[in-house]
Amino acid sequence: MVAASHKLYAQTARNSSFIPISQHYQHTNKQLLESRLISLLDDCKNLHQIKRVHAQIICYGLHQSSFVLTKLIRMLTKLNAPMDPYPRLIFQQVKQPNPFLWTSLIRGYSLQRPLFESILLYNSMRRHGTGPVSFTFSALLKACTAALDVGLGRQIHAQTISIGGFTSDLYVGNTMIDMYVKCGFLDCGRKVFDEMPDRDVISWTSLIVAYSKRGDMESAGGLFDELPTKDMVAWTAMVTGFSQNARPREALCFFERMENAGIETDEVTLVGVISACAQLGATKYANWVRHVAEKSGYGPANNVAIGSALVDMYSKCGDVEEAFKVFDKMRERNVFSYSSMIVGFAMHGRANAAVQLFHEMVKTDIRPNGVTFIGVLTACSHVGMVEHGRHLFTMMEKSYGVTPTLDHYACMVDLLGRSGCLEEALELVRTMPMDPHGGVWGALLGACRIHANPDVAEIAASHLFELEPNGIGNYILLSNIYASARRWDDVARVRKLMREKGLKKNPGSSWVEGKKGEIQEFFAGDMTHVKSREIRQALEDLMNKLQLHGYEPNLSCVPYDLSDEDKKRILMTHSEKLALAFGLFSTSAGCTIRIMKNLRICEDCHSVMCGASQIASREIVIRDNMRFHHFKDGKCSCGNFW
DNA sequence: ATAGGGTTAG
Repeated sequence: MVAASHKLYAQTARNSSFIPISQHYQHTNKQLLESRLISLLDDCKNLHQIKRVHAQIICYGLHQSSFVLTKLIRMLTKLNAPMDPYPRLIFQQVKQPNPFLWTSLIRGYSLQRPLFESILLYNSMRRHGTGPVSFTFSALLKACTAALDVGLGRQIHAQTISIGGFTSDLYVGNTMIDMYVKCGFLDCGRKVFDEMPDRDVISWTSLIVAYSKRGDMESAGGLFDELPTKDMVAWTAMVTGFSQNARPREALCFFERMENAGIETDEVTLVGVISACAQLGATKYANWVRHVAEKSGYGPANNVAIGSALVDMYSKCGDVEEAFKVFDKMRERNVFSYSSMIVGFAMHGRANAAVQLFHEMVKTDIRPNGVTFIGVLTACSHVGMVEHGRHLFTMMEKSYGVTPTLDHYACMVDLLGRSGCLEEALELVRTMPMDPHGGVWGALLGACRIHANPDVAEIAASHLFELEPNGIGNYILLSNIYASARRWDDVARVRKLMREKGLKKNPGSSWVEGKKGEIQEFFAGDMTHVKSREIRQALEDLMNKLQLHGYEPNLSCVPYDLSDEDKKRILMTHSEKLALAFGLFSTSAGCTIRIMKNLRICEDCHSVMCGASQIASREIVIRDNMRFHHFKDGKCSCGNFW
């Protein structure tokens, strides 16, 4: 071992432009030399530079200095360099390593081969009679966190108690909280927190984040209120907490409070705010937050995370062109940027653009991940590129090392099912290597609606009713599939099942942004809007014109056994039609009408939108619960495939 | 040495 490491040193010295020490330095006192070498190590940016300094350490005769070598190993850890063989050999050279040197190696291993080596080293350290320092426990706890091994974490916890003196250490306490919450034992983390004699803002923030990750914003908020000195990170944790829990309004509200409290904000805060605006899907907020970010000096050109968040925001606000402009401006791009753009294109029916961008991406050195494949597979699905999708699906693991998850199987079932290969889709569900989840069966059920196949639908639905007993959408889908086959008895049976379970259909609603960015909401069948007279008038005008062009109401979109007249009346007051009528008379000619709705758009509304875009020469963009439809000159971007 | 970030389908 010793011989090997000498060889290594010789090599290091040979490879570096090593300068012999002057006589002068040999008399310099050791401590001064040590601190000089440490600051040299601090400036190292890569392995090569570290090895050069290492050669100097040896020449100065400091290869026994735990102090300097600890720094060296920490720098290597920072660079994510393997602990074997280089740092390990350095360590083995030292006859009497101090606890810090032991610990630096334990810490290094904690990131790479988490538990095994770290614990082994800790045991030999104890056998050598070297007492641990608080950093030792932090390192061990980090190793447990990385391995998500709460069992060992508890044992380390017990050690800190039995050895004594460490339970009151702030760093150990904070790392312990982190270990418990990352392993999913929030209550244990809370207990550590409650028993800590001293806490700092980091202890509080760890818990706040833990509660918000669990979706419990009330507890997170309670802690935040009690936190005596709130810093930027703590505030940001609340903003992103609300944002990640799909509560965008509260996120924005917190951001405003944060600014009013005079707290600085940085790019991390802004990313959370941008994501909240994306969820609101309103251009008013999009433009506002873009302005706020740029005022603080952050934009697509200088920050990847901000850029990627903006790409996502613009595509969710219905402006995929702007999303691409942002993407284009980004100087640095990563897997998030590409995935957001690919998903954005797919969402807007720009399947070819999505697939093309994917192929551009794999030419760079950025590796696609699971999300990227979701994006590109849905894109294939939307244009019926079955063969290409199949090819990508087989390549994702083989060529890109991304193991397909349940969601990827759902995409494949969707791809096969949509294109009419229902039997093959069912076969895939039956032969897939893991148990299908609701998404997989749901994709199959959706395909059965498109291809009016009640038999396969029954199979999918029976699984869905077990997996998602309260998923109202599944019951409605099945009943619609029965309705389109005119199996009214079965429709009644499903409706009864829904009633028994106490499930209520969400009322359909659509909303548009008015001239000043104000939101106008419409509910299906509700004619009590202040402008309902104008709406009715605009709707009738439109229908008359459409009928001259051969439009007939598509009565099969009403899944009830009613008279044709009743069906027509119901169809006419679908919320998106009301919103369209409002948009037509309340905005000036040539202005794009943007509508959002909470449910999937029905076929009748879809064809009305197509017709209206032509007759009124308007671009219409509708975001339903899944994706965007761009209507222009009588055609929709989805190619009637949704 | 410990705390906060962007993308996911029916």
